[in-house]
Amino acid sequence: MDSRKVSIRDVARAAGVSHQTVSRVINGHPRVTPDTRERVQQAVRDLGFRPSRTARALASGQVDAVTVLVSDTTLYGYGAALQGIEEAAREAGFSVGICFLASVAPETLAATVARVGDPSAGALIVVAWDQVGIRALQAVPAGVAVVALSEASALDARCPTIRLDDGAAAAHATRYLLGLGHRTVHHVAIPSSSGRSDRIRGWREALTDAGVPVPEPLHASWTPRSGYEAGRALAADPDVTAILCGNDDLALGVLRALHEAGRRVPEDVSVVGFDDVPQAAYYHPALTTVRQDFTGLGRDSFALLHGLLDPAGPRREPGAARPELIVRESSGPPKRRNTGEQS
Amino acid sequence: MDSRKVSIRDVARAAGVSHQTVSRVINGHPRVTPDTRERVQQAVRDLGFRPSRTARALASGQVDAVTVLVSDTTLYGYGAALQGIEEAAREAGFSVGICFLASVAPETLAATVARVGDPSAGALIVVAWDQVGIRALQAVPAGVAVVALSEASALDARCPTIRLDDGAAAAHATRYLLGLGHRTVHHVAIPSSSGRSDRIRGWREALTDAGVPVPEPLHASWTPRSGYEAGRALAADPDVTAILCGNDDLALGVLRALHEAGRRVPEDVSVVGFDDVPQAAYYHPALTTVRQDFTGLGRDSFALLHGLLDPAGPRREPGAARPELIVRESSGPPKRRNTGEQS
DNA sequence: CAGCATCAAGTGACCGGTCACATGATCACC
DNA sequence: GGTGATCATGTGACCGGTCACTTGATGCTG
Repeated sequence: MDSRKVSIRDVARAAGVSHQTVSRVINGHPRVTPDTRERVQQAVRDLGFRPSRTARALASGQVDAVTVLVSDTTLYGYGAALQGIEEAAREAGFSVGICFLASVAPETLAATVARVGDPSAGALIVVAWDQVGIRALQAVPAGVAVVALSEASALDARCPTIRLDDGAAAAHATRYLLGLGHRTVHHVAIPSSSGRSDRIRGWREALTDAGVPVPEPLHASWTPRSGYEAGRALAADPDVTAILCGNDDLALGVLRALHEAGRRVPEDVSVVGFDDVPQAAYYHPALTTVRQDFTGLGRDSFALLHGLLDPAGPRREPGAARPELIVRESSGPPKRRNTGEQS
Repeated sequence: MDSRKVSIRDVARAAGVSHQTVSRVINGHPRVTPDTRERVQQAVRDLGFRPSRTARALASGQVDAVTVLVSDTTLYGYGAALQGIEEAAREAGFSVGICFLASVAPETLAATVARVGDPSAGALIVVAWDQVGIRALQAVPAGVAVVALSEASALDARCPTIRLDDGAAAAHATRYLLGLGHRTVHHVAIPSSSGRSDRIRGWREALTDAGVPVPEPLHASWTPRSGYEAGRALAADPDVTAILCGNDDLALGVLRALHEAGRRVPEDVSVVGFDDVPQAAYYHPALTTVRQDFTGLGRDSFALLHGLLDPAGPRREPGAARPELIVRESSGPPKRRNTGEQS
């Protein structure tokens, strides 16, 4: 009756075979007579047998589990990547663990990573798009299978890595703004894992390629609040007509700061975000932004890990979509200054 | 050298004691001579021994792990609850697994829940604030420790439950709007697990208590888009001057629909949201909303589970904060109609 | 029909811990 | 000084699977 306490040996007894034969049947081993297989399967059903993952893991030495180390999933990109990992992992029969790094005290980070990164707890995927993630990656004990999600510009990859190359996308967005007629583009940057993020690099390259002045980027965090603060500074400068923001939350804060300062978007200032959160189309004004396929990136990172763990398994080609500029209402050609048109 | 392959017996040999003594030391058992303890600890350090969670789980029959079943963490409330659970669980030395129900096909839901809800995989916390969650809860096999997070109005609780009672908060927000002078308050509702959500109930009670007409609630999903669609319907009705939304994403969509229809907020229509997402203060206009302590709810649910698993352990009082109305810019007294003031 | 390969199934050790119980030493007390 | 309680530690079984090897039975070949 009770589905627990039923072991492979109980099933064996019920089916009149050895425990090893039961093991063969539940693992789909080919060398079993159809008749025997059926008897065992019947016994499995009758007794409600469920193999113990724990015992299997102990005996075989592999766990079919992956733990994701991520700083904070309330940030859209991180949450979406986690979702992608989880989906792909579940399809492959893996269980997925999680550890939020943001709530780990810095001094206990190494110990925490060592605990969740125990080999008996399975493999690791570290989302290393920020400093905490990078530090966590460095704290991973040797001998553990690990895959990282990192910025393209991050240097020495100690482990297999899925890179998020949004430098090209930042450059594209910047050229788009310049193409609208803006003299230059300002940048409100998210923190970077490497100190020199791809988004900053792409933005800078596009500006220098176009031969326009490169303003100092404003370094913010990820929150709307820090975007708001950066936005106030930018709003005070009448030369600012185009702002590329490191993510959509920053853009939201910038939008608000501009509004409070009486600068209209997009008439006076164009704003472009990054990520395309589900809310972006409903901001006021609807946000032009660079869509990124975080879910696909998550799936790819799991596929990479899976290939590592089981080199004989099916290869999966990376399937993450390339970043894409979504033009909405918050960007447009600059109005010539000191011209009194109708709004 | 290699931190793997070092077992409790290797340590025992190195320290000149029995494997059982090593077990006692690593578990902090009191009946060990300080001298012996020190020798063992030294050997542990020298060999880089790390106990295998798998082996411990198999032998002891307990796992110190919890899996969270949740529909979709990109929704703020769910993500924050998960974060709360994870923090509390990590503090207690539990590992945290996750399963996103939104990406599970309905016909495989039962099988998926049975798999992640395997007793050998630890206990379960099910976020049952919606239909998928409720169905998952029903699919949990017997004999598994499980705690649910549910709406207060959800009936038969088959398992220990942390209830989110936002009926009172909805009533409070509704009374607040009536108090500003609105003739009634319209409601855009999120889907409910029970068909009759607490938020709807609280809203309706506040209206009937005040003796004002009760409009038909508009049933939306969770997305800004569905809020937008509901908002268009409401914007077309000049009698609508106050809208209570089931969450902040809906409110964002409503805000946009009102704006497009030329109805000003809060001058023509007041909008109140639910949840207080981090972005709410930066919406345009800044959103009046009901803050909810999802993180606290998550912590409480884990504490409940932990108490269940280990009745001898320290009791933890529920610590989630009560919902709280945060008044910002999107709500205010209604302007008398057909009066041409200056904006 | 001997000889060998192949197949279906079984046997017992083993993974790395915990558990129940056994053992010998120390100590208190009458 | 014998008796029993308490303490520190050791012994071997056990959790529920997998692994390597063995055992009969059957089939193919020359």
